[in-house]
Amino acid sequence: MRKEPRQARSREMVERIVAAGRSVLVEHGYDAFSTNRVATTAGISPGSLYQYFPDKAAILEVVVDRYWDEVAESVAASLADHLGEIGQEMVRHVADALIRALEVDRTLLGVVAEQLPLARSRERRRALERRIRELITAYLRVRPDASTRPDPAVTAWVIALAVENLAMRWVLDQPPIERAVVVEEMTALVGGYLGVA
Amino acid sequence: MRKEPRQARSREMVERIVAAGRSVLVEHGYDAFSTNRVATTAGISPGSLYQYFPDKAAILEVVVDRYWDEVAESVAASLADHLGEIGQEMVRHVADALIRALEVDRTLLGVVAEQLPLARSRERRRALERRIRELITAYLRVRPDASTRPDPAVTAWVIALAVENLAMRWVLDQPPIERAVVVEEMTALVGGYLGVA
Amino acid sequence: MRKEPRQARSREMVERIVAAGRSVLVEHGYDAFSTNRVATTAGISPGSLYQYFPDKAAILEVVVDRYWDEVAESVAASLADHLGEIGQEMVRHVADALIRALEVDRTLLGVVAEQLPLARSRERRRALERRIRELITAYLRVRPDASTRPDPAVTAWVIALAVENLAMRWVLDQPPIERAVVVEEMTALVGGYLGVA
Amino acid sequence: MRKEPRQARSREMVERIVAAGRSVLVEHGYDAFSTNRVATTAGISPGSLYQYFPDKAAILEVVVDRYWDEVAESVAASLADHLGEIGQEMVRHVADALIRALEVDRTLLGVVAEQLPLARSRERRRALERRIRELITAYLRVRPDASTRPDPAVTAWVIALAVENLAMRWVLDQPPIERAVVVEEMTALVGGYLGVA
DNA sequence: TATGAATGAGCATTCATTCAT
DNA sequence: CATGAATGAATGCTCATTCAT
Repeated sequence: MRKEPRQARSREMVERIVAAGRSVLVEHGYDAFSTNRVATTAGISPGSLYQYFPDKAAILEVVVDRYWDEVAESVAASLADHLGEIGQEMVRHVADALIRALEVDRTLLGVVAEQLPLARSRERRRALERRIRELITAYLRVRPDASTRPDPAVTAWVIALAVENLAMRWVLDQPPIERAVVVEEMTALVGGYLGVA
Repeated sequence: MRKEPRQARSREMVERIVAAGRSVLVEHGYDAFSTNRVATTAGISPGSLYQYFPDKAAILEVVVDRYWDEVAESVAASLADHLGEIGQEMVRHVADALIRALEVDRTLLGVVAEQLPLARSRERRRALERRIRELITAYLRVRPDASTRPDPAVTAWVIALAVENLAMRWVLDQPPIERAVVVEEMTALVGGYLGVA
Repeated sequence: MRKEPRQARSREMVERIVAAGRSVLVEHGYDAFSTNRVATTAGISPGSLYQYFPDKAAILEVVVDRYWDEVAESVAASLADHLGEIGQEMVRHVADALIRALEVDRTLLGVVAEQLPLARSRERRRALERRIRELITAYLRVRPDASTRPDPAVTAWVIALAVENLAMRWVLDQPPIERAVVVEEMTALVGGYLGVA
Repeated sequence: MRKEPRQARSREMVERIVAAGRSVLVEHGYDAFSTNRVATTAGISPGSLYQYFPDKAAILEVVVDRYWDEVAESVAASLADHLGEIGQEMVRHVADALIRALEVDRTLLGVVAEQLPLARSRERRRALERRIRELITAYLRVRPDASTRPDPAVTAWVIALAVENLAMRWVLDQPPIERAVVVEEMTALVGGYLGVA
């Protein structure tokens, strides 16, 4: 009980630092992501950073983790809402949800996906992908008639990576394609691949 | 004729520097890509770098350009070899060629695709993608019966990005999937999407 | 009161750096005035310089400003002491004071006057000259009988530049002329020019 | 006789280099006075510079020497034209000649007088001053009635430095004073000092 | 705990000079 | 003689990290 306030403090500071880091990333890009800048933005001294994080990379890691968590949560929520639907509809809704989730902070997505020189940030994204692949795999195993492909795990890998990249690149590059069209094409891509349409 | 040796020298040095740059990137990652390190690796003095390149970014640019050129050339060669084939077979061969081209220097692919903080390197990759999309679009326009999708440009965009990402991630992440299987799945993905199987 | 020590620290460091800069200038000339050398001489690390000065030029500027301030103060003090005197005597005392002020650090004078490539240092010296000219002009306007020359501003310009150069060059070149003699000649020069002897 | 062409060649190259050096100084200031730039401007290779000059400073030295020689020649010519005149008139003409000589290349004067960080360049200017002082001293010794000051050498020193600085600063700073007025004031300054008007 | 001054290794780049050709 | 590629020490400056207070 005596510990609580300290913990709370600690949490608060971590939050402040992470928020500052994200803000720096969004507002000025990775180049400006210096410990001094993050500390200043967080309203603390550079030394204090090291009370909560072992080094600069750790701050970045949390910022990136948080971002992918937000995206994951958005998509997961949509997935939950459309679990009962048949394949085609579900794909459509999830693809749409993914695009919308990535659009929420296009700037940060750009920085996270294209500016970060850290292998670390990839790890977290891959973890997210793995989780999604597992969901898809599980689904395919439960409904074997939903797919004509032989290996559910491989099928899930293909779908996850293809859809992820299409969504990300559509948001990032803003090609002259309507959102509804991309969603439709992604649906067709998955539908055609699974071969049950 | 008198000029030749001089030219050759110049070329030789540029090659040496580019090779050194590539080597540094491959063995130590972008973080170690400092002018001093590149010079040392090339066996020359830091000053000499600037006789052949205006700045560090220019060296990196050439290294990256060379890399994508190699990949493009590999794929183009395979494409040329299988131009007469029907869609399904062509996709299979191109996908295979792409994967093989990316496998040639997996480490460099990782650095180039995930560590470089330069917009320039992205540009180059996007240029390559655009070129590929245009080829696909042209093909689809010439053979309208090869696809059931409405817009060839959009279709090309979907195929290019999906295939590119799957090939790249298979090479980079080395998931427990056989090469033949990935190629087969990519072929099925494209074939199912185009809807003419 | 709690702030004092911090301020004092800051001041102390600035002083240390300026002193080091001056010392480098005096002992090794402008050529040796590198940030690393100044830092080493100050007994600090190169990075610390930039906590107190935006760049190398700013350090030099303060060193030079300080120097001219010292000279100006010396001369001003003497001027104040001899305000009541008649022209001839006043000129003698000011000339003497100027020479003595410049003699205090002959080496630094040489560097500041002859080695600095910065427009900034010239500016400072010119500002000092202007101030002196204005004082002389004002004096001549108040006492029109002190001069037979038509334009006080021009007269002040002539006197200031002539006296300044003679004093500086006597100190710098150390010609075989007694100090008393130079002062006497400068007095005669100004006296003869004003034409009221 | 066999040596002549070689000598001539050598001379020619030295001239070319000196001309290039001067041109660089005038057109781009001392900051741009790099051996490479001088060589390029001279249309030769950097290495060739060292066949004619021991180092960069030596080139600069000759450029500066030449400049002061030109000024000296101009003034000497005027002096010769007005040797028969009485003091007052002679001063007027020489002062005027000096100003005109300095005006010929105001830009180079600025660079030479204010940008050069080399003690060497001072030497040459002082040599010129010495020569002028000697002329004045000789004159004063021949015509003792032309001055009421006790020591001709000291008198010459005072006159030379005062006049030199006034002329130089008038040309360099371009104060709002008519040329005729400066000349008149310089004449009055010297006349009043000598005390024979 | 929090601070922020101090650190110092490291960076990209320059340029007077040399020397093999 | 002339070349110009090669040199490499030196420059001004940055910034993640530490530690005395």
